[in-house]
Amino acid sequence: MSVPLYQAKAEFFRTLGHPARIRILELLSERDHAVHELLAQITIEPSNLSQQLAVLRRTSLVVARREGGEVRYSIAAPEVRDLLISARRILADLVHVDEDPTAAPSPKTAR
Amino acid sequence: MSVPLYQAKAEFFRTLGHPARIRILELLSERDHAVHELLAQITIEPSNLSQQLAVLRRTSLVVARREGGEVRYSIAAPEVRDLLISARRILADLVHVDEDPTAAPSPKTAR
DNA sequence: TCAAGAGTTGAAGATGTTTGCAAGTCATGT
DNA sequence: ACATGACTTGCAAACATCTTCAACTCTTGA
Repeated sequence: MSVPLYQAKAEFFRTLGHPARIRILELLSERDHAVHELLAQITIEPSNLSQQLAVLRRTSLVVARREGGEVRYSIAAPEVRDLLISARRILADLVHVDEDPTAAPSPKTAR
Repeated sequence: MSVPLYQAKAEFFRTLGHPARIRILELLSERDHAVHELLAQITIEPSNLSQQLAVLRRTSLVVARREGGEVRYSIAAPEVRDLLISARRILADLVHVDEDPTAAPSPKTAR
């Protein structure tokens, strides 16, 4: 009764689909961080950060360990780093042209 | 460019975070498809498929062109293929061991 | 011109996700 | 034992996404 592969993939990508979670993963892909260190880099409430860390933990993208008074997080699978790099490449390519004044007058389909 | 990079990344991943969209991208990464061909492969209402295609179009992951009576879609950036492959690798690794202790270990996921 | 097939769009209810507050746990220092 | 700093959790309001229906556009064939 395993989930179809394409659905597992979708879930996986959805997990990456949050600015704070992306930042966390990028910081962690440089080196391990304690929560208060992440907090110093990311503008977010502590409880919110904790929720996002919980999401990443649940999906096994990161692992946490208590070290004395603090909790340190690390990337669980090194491949995640590759994926973030892949994404960077695609984005550089797909450069979101936010606004093109010469573009045809299409209705504003803001998301 | 007005959007922080990590936010653009999050948006990008969120776009991939839907089962139908993943299937569309996988089918398109094999070859171009007309909408009715996609419809034959994916179990989804025509209008829903159209909505998902619109999402992929908006984010420039696919492009559409009318060809007589049908509309054909193709992958916009070839790198998307690489990304899907990266994801496949990670998933094979991270085999989601949700919280089902009775689950079979390392099931083979068909697609 | 009309009918039919192929797609798209708008709208709205159902579903999910995000955020921040209040309250709680844990470990260390006094 | 108590206070404090470092985190986590439960929860509800705010917000976003998904799905479907009905209505609409385009193109081809009769």
